[in-house]
Amino acid sequence: MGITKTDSYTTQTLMLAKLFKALGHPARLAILEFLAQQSTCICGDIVSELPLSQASISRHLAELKEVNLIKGTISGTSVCYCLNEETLPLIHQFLNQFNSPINQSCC
Amino acid sequence: MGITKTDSYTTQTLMLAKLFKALGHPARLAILEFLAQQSTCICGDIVSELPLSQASISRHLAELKEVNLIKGTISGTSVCYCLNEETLPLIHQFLNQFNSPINQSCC
DNA sequence: TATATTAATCGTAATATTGTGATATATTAA
DNA sequence: TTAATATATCACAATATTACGATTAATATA
Repeated sequence: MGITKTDSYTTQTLMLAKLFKALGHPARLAILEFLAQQSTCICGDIVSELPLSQASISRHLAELKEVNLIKGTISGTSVCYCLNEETLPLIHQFLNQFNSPINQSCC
Repeated sequence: MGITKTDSYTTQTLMLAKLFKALGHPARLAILEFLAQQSTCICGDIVSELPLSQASISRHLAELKEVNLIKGTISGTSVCYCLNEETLPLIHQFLNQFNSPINQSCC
């Protein structure tokens, strides 16, 4: 149905799924990697880095902002984007539960 | 269009995007968390853990298998599932590029 | 004020994803 | 062989996502 039964999952699981979903598109990963490479914010011009239209980039940026992976600050007619350092650690936290040695003895 | 322009990204980026996409659904996260909690493989019966039909669970398991997040071994009429420990480190690797202190001075 | 510049939003079309019942397939047990 | 059990796959409907041209909104500049 393209619809997800959200009722039956914990808030934590739903939040993480949203975060991973936002990371689950190459354009958005490319945007993040580009931002990580820069030493400062990027005021606009992410459009010229990727083979997508301005409208498409804007939508991808909005999705990244919605899950707090990036921050955007208005500066004149343009917007400065940079990584939100607070969000990626949530993924580390999630991954930690899989580090238990228990899971080695399997199959 | 629901279609993604895959031509313009690196193999690495496309692979990671697929991996994150597979993680971007609460049911699939719940399956992984369930597998992580067990000390051994789960032979079937993941269906009874989640509020989804057998057909839906089977599809989710197939998606997790396709990106090597889990392994499935046939055992009689059922299938034993367990985590594939080799895949999650790829995410750690991806996250490392965001740990540079450069990005602290921003916005 | 008029015009350019930048980014967000709208409308639309194409494709993808999700979920399920029904069915198919494979293995085990009687 | 036949029936039972477990899982995968099919077919379908509903919803979501992606992409883009066109438009809008906001600010800066001449």
